[in-house]
Amino acid sequence: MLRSGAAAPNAFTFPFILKSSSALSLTPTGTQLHCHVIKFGCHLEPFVQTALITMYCRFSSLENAHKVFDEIPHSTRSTVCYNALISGFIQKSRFSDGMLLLREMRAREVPVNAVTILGLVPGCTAPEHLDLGISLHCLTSKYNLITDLAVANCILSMYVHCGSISSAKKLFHEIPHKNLITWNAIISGYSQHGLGTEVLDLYQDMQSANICPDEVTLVGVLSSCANLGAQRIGREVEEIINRRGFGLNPYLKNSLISMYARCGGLARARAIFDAMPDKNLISWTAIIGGYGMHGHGDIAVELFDRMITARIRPDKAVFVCVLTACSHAGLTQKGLDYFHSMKSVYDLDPGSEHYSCVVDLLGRAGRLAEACRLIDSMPMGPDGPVWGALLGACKIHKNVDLAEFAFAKVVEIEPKNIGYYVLLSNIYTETGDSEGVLKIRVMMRERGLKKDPGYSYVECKGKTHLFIAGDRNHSQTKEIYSKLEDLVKGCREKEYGEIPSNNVSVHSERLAIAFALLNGNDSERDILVIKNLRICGDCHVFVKSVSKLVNRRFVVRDATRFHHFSGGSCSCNDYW
DNA sequence: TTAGGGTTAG
Repeated sequence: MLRSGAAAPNAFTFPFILKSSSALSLTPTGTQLHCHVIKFGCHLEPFVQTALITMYCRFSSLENAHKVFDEIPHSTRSTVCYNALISGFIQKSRFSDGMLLLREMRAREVPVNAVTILGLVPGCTAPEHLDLGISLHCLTSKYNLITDLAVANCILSMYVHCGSISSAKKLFHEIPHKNLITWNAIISGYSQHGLGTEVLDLYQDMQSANICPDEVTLVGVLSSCANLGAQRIGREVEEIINRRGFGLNPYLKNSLISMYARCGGLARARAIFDAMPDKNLISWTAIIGGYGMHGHGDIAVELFDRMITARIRPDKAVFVCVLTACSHAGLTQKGLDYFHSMKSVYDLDPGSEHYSCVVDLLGRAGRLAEACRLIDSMPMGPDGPVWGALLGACKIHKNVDLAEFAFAKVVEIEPKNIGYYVLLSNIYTETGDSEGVLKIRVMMRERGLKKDPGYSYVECKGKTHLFIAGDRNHSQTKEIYSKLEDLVKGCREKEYGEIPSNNVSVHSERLAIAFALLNGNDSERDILVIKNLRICGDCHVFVKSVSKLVNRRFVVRDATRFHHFSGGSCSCNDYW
């Protein structure tokens, strides 16, 4: 870089050389350069000092960066050199050091600018940083920096990372001229927090505002389609991906696999997965999770073993998928072996989510005593889902005493989770204990717990049609109810078992199914109905019979399970 | 001619 005989570098050339050196990660050259800087007498030049700080920060040599900074007299420490060191600290996760520098800046009345904020705000990445994030937001308002779109976008993302979606939403609506990054930040944020319907609305709004979606936008949209079971919109997104030439983007390919897998389009998910030359851990997790949640535990396990053979190192998340798959496929010993291999082979400490999978695994196999011993051995102590898994196992094996014990534990941790009250109440119903059922009902009333209104929805021509029990608001109400009558009549004529009639308050899943049969729906093969509460026993019988009558497959996804109905039989899988 | 905003699975 610096040859003898060449023209001597000066204060203008050094920043450029230092920047190139840090971009190329040439640490020894960087230190040598610092010596040259001193030799050529440029070390007192502000541009050079700042470039040196940046270079050392990029080399993770924060102490050297700080040393250069300390050598700058207080009177000449500019906003820019503060910003360089602050960004270095934040990028190396030293948030409190960055905040100390901000405090010093303000105490010494060094002006704070947009870049100062852009350096600091990304340090607020978790809920515990929210207060500091809010104080930085206040600071931007004070200095009128929020009008800088980069600053506003950065603070918007901070709210998303800290889980404060309401603040993110408020800020988003306050930004007058939003750009692609603004839209992506809110779409990704909503999608990560499970606000699928809002994401699809925003996706429309964005296009109405003439902002063209890019790969990042589509990743968020696909993830929401996966959550909503909106396969038709997902397919439209796939067409856009191909048209725009985004087909090679690995994020998008993984999102497509996950979307198809979770919407029941396993064949398409598998085709994309198989054609992917560069499968990563995320791709494997998406496909394994898809097979597991749709009742193909055996394929999920086979794929997991293939993943290991392909030398992909598993993480905690893929273990959740494979353990769940084992428990559904009844592969108890295989699941236990995987669980033990987490620590012994991969040095991964099982989290409470893995313990709840294994409690479920043992519980389904009827090994309730072992499940209890495992709970006792948990280093982090059992949480709600662990006791919930035990409670679920007690339901399968009709163990009322243990169920009451698990219930007492779980409501201590999650007193407002209605699902557990319903579960115990169902155990009492199944064991003919009407007093028990009454006891739960009283308990719920005393605690002010009300069952959510159960609703179901089905996707048709890209639109989601939502039904509540006894719904008469739909424009096709007359046809839907008439279709339902025909279905019940048809099932009775064929004597498909005890078909409960449609009474005044017709269950929402029945309405959704009748609607889908009238209008068609957007799934590839199956009719997918999503219900926010558990599908009830009566509807189970109904859907089973209708699937035989009309020779169609139905998938009903409720709060915890996928129910696959086909030709008068049903299989169920808890998905998480 | 020194400082800088958004990304996938569970």
